[in-house]
Amino acid sequence: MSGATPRPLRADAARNRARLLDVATEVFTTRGVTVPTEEIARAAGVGVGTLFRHFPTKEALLEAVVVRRLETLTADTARLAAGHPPAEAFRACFRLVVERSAGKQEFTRALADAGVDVHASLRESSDLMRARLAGLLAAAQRAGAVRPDLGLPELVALLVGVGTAVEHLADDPAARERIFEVVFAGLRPR
Amino acid sequence: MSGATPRPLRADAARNRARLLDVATEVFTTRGVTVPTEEIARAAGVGVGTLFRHFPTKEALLEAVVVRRLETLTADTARLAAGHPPAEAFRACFRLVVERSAGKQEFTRALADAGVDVHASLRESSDLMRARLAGLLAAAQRAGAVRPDLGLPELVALLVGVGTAVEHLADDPAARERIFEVVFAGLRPR
DNA sequence: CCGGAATCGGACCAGCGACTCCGGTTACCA
DNA sequence: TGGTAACCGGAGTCGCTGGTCCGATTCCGG
Repeated sequence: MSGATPRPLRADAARNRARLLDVATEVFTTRGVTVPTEEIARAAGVGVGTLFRHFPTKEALLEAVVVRRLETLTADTARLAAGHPPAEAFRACFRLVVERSAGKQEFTRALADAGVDVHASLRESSDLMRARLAGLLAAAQRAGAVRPDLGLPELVALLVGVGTAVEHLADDPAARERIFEVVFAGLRPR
Repeated sequence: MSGATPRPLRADAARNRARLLDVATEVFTTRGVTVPTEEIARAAGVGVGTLFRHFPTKEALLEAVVVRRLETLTADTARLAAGHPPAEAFRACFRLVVERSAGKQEFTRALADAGVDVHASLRESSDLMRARLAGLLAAAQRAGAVRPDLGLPELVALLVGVGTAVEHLADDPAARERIFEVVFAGLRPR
């Protein structure tokens, strides 16, 4: 591992890179990963050449977007969990993850389809997030708030599943709330 | 609405059409909807010309596959529901739908992306299925097996969500079972 | 203020996948 | 059994998208 970037990146280059990441995040999440690369470049106010210099391939761009979102989510989860009793922390983080993961499945799926080894390029961020979730789950179980036979894989699957369920009820907050109620009720020890 | 096909379709044509539908169902569900059309034709043992004569566009093929799967599912649901008490019928059908809907979201999403008005081409089959589900839900609620404040949209969203959740646990039947337990427990009236 | 190197940007290239076309073949009907 | 209309098949067309290249431009140290 060579350390940080050997060269601190020129001012305009850094600006463009950041802008590209922002725009890509926005466009990919709202319109899907199939949107042409050129459109992202245009939306960011740069040429495709610039885009491809910063991210040598479209998958690299996707990957960068996913990693950043994951890191933000991990940090926010930690912040949210701190200073709450285990049961509350668990539920609050569950909600946060679900809300943030809108459209994320499509990302990882696209990455996997492209032959990128997701477990290699995202392992670091992903493992950190999973560790956080494992901690939250264990604490909630110790506190008697969640049935003890539930493992981390099931929790992750539930998060993903509830995410897509909620996506289908985007315009009905009351219905979304009922989904959460059902799942939280089902998660309590019997 | 003109009635049935004005001409009964030649023997080989009918055979090819059926074979195409079967192969397309298989390939699309196992390898995704992005698989080239030509490959489906080859797998079915026909040329692309034949494929495109039967289904004038790739979306038409997708649509036909989805409609057929939906119709089968609806029929099987009805059969399964008959002769069971409401609570059991509800759960059994829930499981059935979840199991069968593996990879179906991708279909409808692809259709929607292609600009096809899903609510126009699939309305008939879709409405029938929704009606069945509504009946099952209402019966289960009357029997006191499901919390009464749950609507059909929430049920559909849950079905889709549990479907994707279960997909992530494809190789761990015990974990899948736990997901079902959680959701069923959460669905009971408090 | 200036030189030079890094960056920008869009015209260009290549591969792929959906769809068409038409000569050869095959199934139905009298 | 023969005629004909429908069907088969795959080579070719067209548009689109990811990715490259190089002249023009812009930033930064001295």
